This record gives sequence, structure tokens and C-alpha cells, in this order.
Amino acid sequence: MALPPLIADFVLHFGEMGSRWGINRTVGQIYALIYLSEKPINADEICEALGFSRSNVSMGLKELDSWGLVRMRHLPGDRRDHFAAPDDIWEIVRTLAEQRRRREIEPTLTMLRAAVLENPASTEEKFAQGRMREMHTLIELLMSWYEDIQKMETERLVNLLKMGARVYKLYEMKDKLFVVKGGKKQKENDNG
Amino acid sequence: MALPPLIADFVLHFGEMGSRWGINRTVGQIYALIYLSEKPINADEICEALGFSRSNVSMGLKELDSWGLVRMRHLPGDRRDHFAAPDDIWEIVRTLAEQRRRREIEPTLTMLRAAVLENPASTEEKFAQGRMREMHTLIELLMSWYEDIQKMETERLVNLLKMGARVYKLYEMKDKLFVVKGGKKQKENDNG
DNA sequence: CGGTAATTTCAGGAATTACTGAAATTAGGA
DNA sequence: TCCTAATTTCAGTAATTCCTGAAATTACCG
Repeated sequence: MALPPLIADFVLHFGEMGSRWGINRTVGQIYALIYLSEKPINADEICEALGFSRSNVSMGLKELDSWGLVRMRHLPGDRRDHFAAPDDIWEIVRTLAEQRRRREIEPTLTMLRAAVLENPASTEEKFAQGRMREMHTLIELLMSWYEDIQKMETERLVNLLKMGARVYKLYEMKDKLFVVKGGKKQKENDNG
Repeated sequence: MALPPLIADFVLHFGEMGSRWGINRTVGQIYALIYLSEKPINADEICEALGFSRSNVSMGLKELDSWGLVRMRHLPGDRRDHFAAPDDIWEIVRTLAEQRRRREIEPTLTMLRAAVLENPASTEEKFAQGRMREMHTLIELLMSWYEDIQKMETERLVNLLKMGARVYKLYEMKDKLFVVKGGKKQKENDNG
């Protein structure tokens, strides 16, 4: 790999990170390289830069494509495929989140939904089912939040993130602001 | 594995999920089993239930312990170690988030911080550095939000999640609210 | 302490996953 | 259409990760 050190470090790091995830090293490195390229790059350039075989790169690109993480481009006068990552990094984040939802969360929810409907045959199963119900509720909550958020424009989302927990203070305050209750603090309690 | 089907399905599912993550199948299954158990269970029970060797279970438990995901307990009159997951599922979520921050996000930030300070030697590196800067900014933003959120009590956090994107409307409105109290019709609805 | 139950370590084999080169396929251009 | 460059597939091998049983260690009890 004869890459400039700045780029090489990043690429190696994402190779490592990829392998901590389900993604393999090669694929992580390929994506890192594409992400850092100003122009779309072709498979041979990737082979050259990372020292992988052509077929390995081909498989890696296919994988990245199945995740919707790369765009295929054709440069004029060159019939090779060239690959690029979206310019907007938020688009990448959204794609990742969406794919993980489809691939990991949905199947889990399906399994939990079925489990929760089952008829427990023993105390043991009854308890287990309760645990699954808790998990199901939690994931549903996170997903409904996520769907809300996913719809927002990036600029708004960034503002919201910057607000962090302060947003909650606002939320707590709203009743006072609108309803002008006698200055009493109200507490909500809804354990299910 | 002679587990009730309800439990077996869940355990197998989390084995699969584990392996999509960096976590291996065995560890995923062990944790699933512990999570579903009403009482703390010991290593032999895990071997028995899942059909793994004693040493494999030992390594799995060690791994889970290093993630802070299991509690070791000692039952009176029994000198074997027993393992349990926290009763509160939110505690599990928080632990997972925190560990991933430590293990994946922090190292990435360290790498990016260094890269951003580097002196780019070419146009290529300059562009790459810009991309890294974007990524760095994004992760910093997500992390500052995460830290804010992590501090909140669960009850509050749940409320905030239930609000979803509506919280943003509140935020947009806040300036108006303070100045013009009650000019417009306002409705808020947040029961879950 | 000595004895034993419980747990951990670890070397080696089993299983899985990753990678390659050769062959097959696809697609653009004449 | 044929020719050729580009890409993909795939069977075999390399590399890695996982799992086991045996041995070592640890921890409890008298």
C-alpha cells in the first residue's frame, strides 16, 4: 500500500473497525478509500492502492453496493466502473442506520412479536416472555423515535442534536408556559 | 439444547445477531440465556442448556464480564459463581452504548483528531483531510448529544423519546412563546 | 495447611471466513 | 455481428476464529 500516511492510517483504522463489526477488513478498507477520494475511483485503482486481488475488490464493491453505500459512475471515454461515496456524510449515516434497521432490528422485532403472542407453558417461559416483552417495547420505542428523526432535514436534526438534553427542560416547561398552572411541579409516572 | 422453544428461538436469534456484530455466536447465546433467566445461573447450567464445553462457557462469561454485561452472584450454600443480567433493560442499553463508545468511538476520534492536525502534503491529502474533518465534527456532535442523554434518568429519557420529532417544533416555537404568550393556538400531546 | 470443587488457561484441532487465480460472463465499440 | 476490455463467479487454498479437553490455577472448607 503506497498511500500517503494520512490516508493509510484512516484506511487501516476502518479496516480494523470493520472487522469488529460484521464487515470484513477488506470491505472496510475499500470503503474508507472511496470515502477519502475526491473523484470516483475504479476497481483497479483500489487493487493497486490496497494490494488486494481484483476478485476480492469486486466482491467488496458488491457488498458495499448491497448496503447502498457506493454510487457507480461512468467517466466519459472510460468504460470502467468508477465508485464514489455520497458527498454528504449525513447521507452515509442515514443509509447505515436504515440498513441496520432493515437487517438487524426488523428480524428481531419479528421474532419478539411472535414470542410475545406465544402461550407460555411454564413459569420459566412466562418469565422469559416478560423479558422479551420488555425488550420488544424498548425497541419499538427506539424505532418510533428513529423514524421521526430520520424524516427530519439534516439542518434541523443537527440543531436538535446540539440542543441535547436542554430540549427536555423546554418540554418540562411547556405546561407551565401554556397552561399557567399554579406553579406546581407535576410528575408523571407510567411504569407498565 | 433442551430448552423450551420460546427460549430456544430467542437464544438462537441472538446467537445469529451476535455473529453479525463482532460478538461470536456462543457469547450471544450465553447472554440471551442469562437475560431470560429469572434467577442467576451457573456455568454448568449454561453448558447443559446450550451444549457448549465448560471452557467455552468460561471464556464467554469472561467476555461478557469485560463488557460489564453480567453480574456475578453467590447463592448461599453454593460455592459456584452464578450470573445474572441487570433487571432493568435500560441499564443494559446504557452499558452497551457506553462500552461501544469506549471501544470504537474513542479510538476513532483519537485517530481523526491526529489526522486533522497533520500537514497535508498534496491536494489528495488535503481533500482527504477535509473529509476526515467532516467525520470528526459529526462524531463529536453525536457524542456530545449522547453524553447529554446518557445523564438523564430513564423516565425522562423515555418521555423524550416518545416526543420524537415533535420536540423540535417546541424548540422552533420557544422564542415566540416567551415573547408572545398565548397568541396562537397550541396543542401538545404526549401520552404514550 | 491438605483436599476438593470450581474455574481458567492454553495448545491443538475443527469450523468458518477470507482471498486468490482461472474461467466464465457481460457489455461497449466497431 | 465479432472482438476485446471489464467484471463476476467460483472452486480451491490460506488465514482466522472458534471450540475443546487436559492441565494448571484458584478458592473454599475443614
